[in-house]
Amino acid sequence: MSEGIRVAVSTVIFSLRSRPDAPDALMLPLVRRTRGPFLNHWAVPGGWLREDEGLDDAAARTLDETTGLSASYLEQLYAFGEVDRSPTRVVSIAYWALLRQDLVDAQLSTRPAPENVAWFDVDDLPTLAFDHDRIIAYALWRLRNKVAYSRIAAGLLPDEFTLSELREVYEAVLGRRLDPSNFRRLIEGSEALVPTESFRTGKHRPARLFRYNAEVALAETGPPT
Amino acid sequence: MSEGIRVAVSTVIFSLRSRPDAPDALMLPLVRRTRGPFLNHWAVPGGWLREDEGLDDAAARTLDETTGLSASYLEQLYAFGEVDRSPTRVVSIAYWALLRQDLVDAQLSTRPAPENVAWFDVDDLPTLAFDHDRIIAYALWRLRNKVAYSRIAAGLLPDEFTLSELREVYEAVLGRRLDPSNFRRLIEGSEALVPTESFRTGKHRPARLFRYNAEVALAETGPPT
DNA sequence: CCAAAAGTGTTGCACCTACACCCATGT
DNA sequence: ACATGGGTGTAGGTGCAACACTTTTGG
Repeated sequence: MSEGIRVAVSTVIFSLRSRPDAPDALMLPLVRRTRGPFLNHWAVPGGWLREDEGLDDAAARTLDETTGLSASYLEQLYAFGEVDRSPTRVVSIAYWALLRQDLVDAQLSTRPAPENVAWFDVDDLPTLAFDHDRIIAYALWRLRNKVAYSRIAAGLLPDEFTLSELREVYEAVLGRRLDPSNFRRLIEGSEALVPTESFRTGKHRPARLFRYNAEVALAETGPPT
Repeated sequence: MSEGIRVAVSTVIFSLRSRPDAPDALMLPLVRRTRGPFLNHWAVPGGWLREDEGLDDAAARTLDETTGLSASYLEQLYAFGEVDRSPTRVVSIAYWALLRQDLVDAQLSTRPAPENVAWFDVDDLPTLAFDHDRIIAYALWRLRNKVAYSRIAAGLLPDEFTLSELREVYEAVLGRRLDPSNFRRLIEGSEALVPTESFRTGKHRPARLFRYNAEVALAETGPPT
């Protein structure tokens, strides 16, 4: 029987940080543990699954509890359930999520992150509690894979954005430069974006703004639905 | 808290059935429920997670309990945890597995399947308990995807096999015919198989036997490991 | 006018598909 | 000999990477 087994949900939350004089960096929020095993270590946000909520709901709830926001993309990652991954028996259902950069920035400027929450660059993480390093590594691997063959990346950007901005997201996620012209064709051919009539005016030639096409977003990964 | 939540593991087990005068069919074993909700309905093999075993172990154990065999491939599929998927609160960690056709045949001829276990063609399934139809649909989708971009299919065959036999597995899984010559190049280029010096002699020109290359099998899906 | 980003066009390569063709064996 | 599956060769198509090129803005 499984009476002594508890179910937790953890969510690896990705967003972008603007850096002066450097390309945007992929970052994620961690929570400093205030109790129990691994006291004061950093951990992936999460919590116990409640009896009256589904797994997806629990992921969305804990995401909201740590960031005050709801995700533009949320997907189950993996169930971690080795016997020794925690001193007590815990099965953790891991999720990963994308938060829009503008919403995170807005949230942080009005209401700064709680004392025990901090954002870290994915390339510069602290020592983590439990097996959370594995969870993050896997989430990062899935994100990079998914970016390569779907149009997920727009989940990190505001409603409207230029192709350059989107390309920079891809570059931040994948960790390498992409050819602007080929990137344009790739995206335009995919029908994941719809062009608007607005332009972003800045230092140089104005760039057309695009909008994410919600229709296409769904049918990308197959079941479960 | 999650005291009233129980954790189960279910495994969608795939193998092949030889049919007279027809290509092999993809099939899976189901268990007739002897109790509780959905009494007498067919269900995916599984059981409660024990306190002293990991998720993978539980999947392997229940697989052995229903078939008497161990899998040539076993992978976690998804955690199903909607509140209303069962009358009591159950989170099911679903797995999917491949069994070698020759081992299943041998097992069935020496010790026939238990009373409450039966094998079904994936295209001709009975009404299922709980949300097990969704679980099977997802497992099938994953299998087909994985077959398309990895060399997993050899997990359904004996140690040594001809390229035709392997191609017929692909055809059974994908549900369409493949060009023999292109299939040969695809496989030979992938280095997933190593040629042996043996030949299968039969009605026609002898065909070289191949063996699965265990080296390559691992690094295909990335984390977790 | 110049720098720099927006956006277009072109070419070459890698890979996949379809299909023609030869090879080896059992009957 | 011939039917059948084993196995090789090749031409066309598609898609992507690389990169030359034109356009449009701010300074």
